[in-house]
Amino acid sequence: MTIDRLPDQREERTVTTGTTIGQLFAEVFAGDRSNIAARLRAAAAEPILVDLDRELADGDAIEPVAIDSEDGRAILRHSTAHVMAQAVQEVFPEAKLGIGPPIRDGFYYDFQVERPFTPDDLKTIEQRMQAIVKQGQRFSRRPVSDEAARQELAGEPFKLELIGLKGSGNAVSTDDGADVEVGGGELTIYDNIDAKSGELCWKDLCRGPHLPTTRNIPAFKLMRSAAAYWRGSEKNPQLQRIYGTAWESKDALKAHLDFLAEAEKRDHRKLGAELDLFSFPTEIGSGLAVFHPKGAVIRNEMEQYSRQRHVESGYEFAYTPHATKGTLFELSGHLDWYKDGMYPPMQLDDGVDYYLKPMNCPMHNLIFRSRGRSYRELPLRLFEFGTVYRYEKSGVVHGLTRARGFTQDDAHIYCTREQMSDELDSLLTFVLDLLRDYGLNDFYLELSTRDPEKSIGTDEAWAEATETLRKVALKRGLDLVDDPGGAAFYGPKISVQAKDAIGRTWQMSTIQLDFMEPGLFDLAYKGSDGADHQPVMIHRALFGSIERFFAVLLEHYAGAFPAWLAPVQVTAIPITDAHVPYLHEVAAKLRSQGIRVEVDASDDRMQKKIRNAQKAKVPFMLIAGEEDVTKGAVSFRYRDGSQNNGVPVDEAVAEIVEAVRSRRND
RNA sequence: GCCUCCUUAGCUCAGUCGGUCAGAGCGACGCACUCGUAAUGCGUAGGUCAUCGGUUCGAUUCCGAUAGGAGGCUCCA
Repeated sequence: MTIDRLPDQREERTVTTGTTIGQLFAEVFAGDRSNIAARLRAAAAEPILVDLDRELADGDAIEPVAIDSEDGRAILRHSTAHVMAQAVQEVFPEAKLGIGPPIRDGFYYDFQVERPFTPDDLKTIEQRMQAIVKQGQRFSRRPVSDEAARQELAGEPFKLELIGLKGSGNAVSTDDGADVEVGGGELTIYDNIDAKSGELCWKDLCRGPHLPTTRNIPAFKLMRSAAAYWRGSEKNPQLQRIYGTAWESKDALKAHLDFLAEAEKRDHRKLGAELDLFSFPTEIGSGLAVFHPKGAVIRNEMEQYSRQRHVESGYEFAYTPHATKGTLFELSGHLDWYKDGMYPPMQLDDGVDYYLKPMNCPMHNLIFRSRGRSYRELPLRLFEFGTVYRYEKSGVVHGLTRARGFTQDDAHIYCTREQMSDELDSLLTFVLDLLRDYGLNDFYLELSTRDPEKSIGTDEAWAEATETLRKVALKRGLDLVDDPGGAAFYGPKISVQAKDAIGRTWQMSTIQLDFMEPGLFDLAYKGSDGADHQPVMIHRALFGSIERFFAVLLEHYAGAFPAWLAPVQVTAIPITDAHVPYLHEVAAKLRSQGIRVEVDASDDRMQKKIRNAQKAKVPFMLIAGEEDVTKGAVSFRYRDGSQNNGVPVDEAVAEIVEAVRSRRND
């Protein structure tokens, strides 16, 4: 006898012993096959996801899990990973199984094979998967003892290792995906059983749950193969990983593939070359960018506006060198903690080590302590576009978002403990407002806390700093996500994550609270009591790095920057050569208002000029022919293709100037 | 750093199973055209096929190393 509750209209039902969840759902949701699993709450236990063929017990409360819900998709993807593994082992019988969890937008499965998979292999595997899906193999759950599992999986060394991990009583770490295979509780094996013959086709150690049958997989695609370390450690052997994606419908799959295509079109590395904004000359070295004039215009506008806002908000500016003696980074602790991430030293002046700076804060600390400080000066806010160099490993360098040399819009705020909360609060407001000014509107916050292995300072100091940040973050009313162990060695941080135009999130600003470095540097200010006190330090980068923020904006706007940032704001296009002088006059008026305008006097036909300006994503085209000249007017073509013809020149100038000055981000 | 793949004209890419195969489009430049909202026509120039080394009678093509790039893994103060 069993009770069943449904989400909106909680409904109690009595069923006969032995009834499965699937049977009950078939009755309740007649005709609706979209529920592929259930969330089950047995008496007083945490709810768990279970298979539909689970038999109901007295007192169970269940809730359907739809295939297009977050949990439903994860189950779908996990089951698809199984189908892939089965296909791989059918095509490559010697392949040994690693793990195969669902991930964001898809799944993967790791295999140990003689040679890496080729794109042709993926096609073969995909075809084999189609056959398995068609065959309608049933996923059947079977609890096993550790010993039985060991015997059954004697030929799968990696699975045996997972059983060992679980059997030894160690909690299996969740970040390597292994818990998908072996959960905290009993071991289970999933058998894949042929729908017609009842024959066992394949099996895998797995905690489940799974779809009822492979037929429930509506749409999937294998994406790519790559190497991955076993259990995520570079000390372990590398396995071959195949990534795939699976969706609740063909349309959903297509939407996802379209999204990936859109993201590729927006790739800042591609747009940067197409729009002539920046490049990475191999002669300079990996991860070191040069900005071309058009990119420099954008960057300069970004910086100028930031400077202006910082001045308005009480910051003072500093400049510091790019290189320093190693002793400074010994004092700051960087050489202890981050030596591997720094460029190796150069030896000067009889063997003194000099380093390129990976961070600006030690330099700012020296400015703070260059003379005695009074409590009256606090909060002291030092700001710098500080260029830093970090030795990123060759495999991780990635366009402007992961470079070896980049410029932080870095500020260090020195204040008293009493000022700390208010300062953080107004700082967060400042940060979010400024990000909005650049056109980002959708945020959430992340709180990165201490990694005991990689940090200095007392528990009390960390606790206070962390709680202070948490309170400030919560006040904001934005979502706050925990990032345990993600902090720098000297203090916890809040990071602002922003969503771009196509819904991707980017880590933008970071705000770190630091009780440690002021001590290392013996920073002090004279209090109103006449005694020395140690200031608190707030580290904060708003763009993160200018290069990276540039890349984010480039992808966010897909290269079509708002008028105030656009490298060329206006392209003037004559109908014939005869109208060029007239447009030069119009251009001069615009230029006198600070507008970046070009007159296209080339040999191309007018249509071609429009095409060129359109491809360069210029916000305003001003076209003039005989009709316009006689009326003292120009004709607009806007970036979206719309027109406004015969606009008097002064009105046109005013319209453009207003659009630029107002920094409208449309 | 590790794994797989890639590198042919400024850009995007064809091509050579080792022997007149170094090609196209765009771009640049020249000439003609003077045109009302996304490509006018014709012509010219550009590459020791990433670099270095090896195999071979002969290498852009095969092998190795190096550099740079892509996708992952690890890392990301």
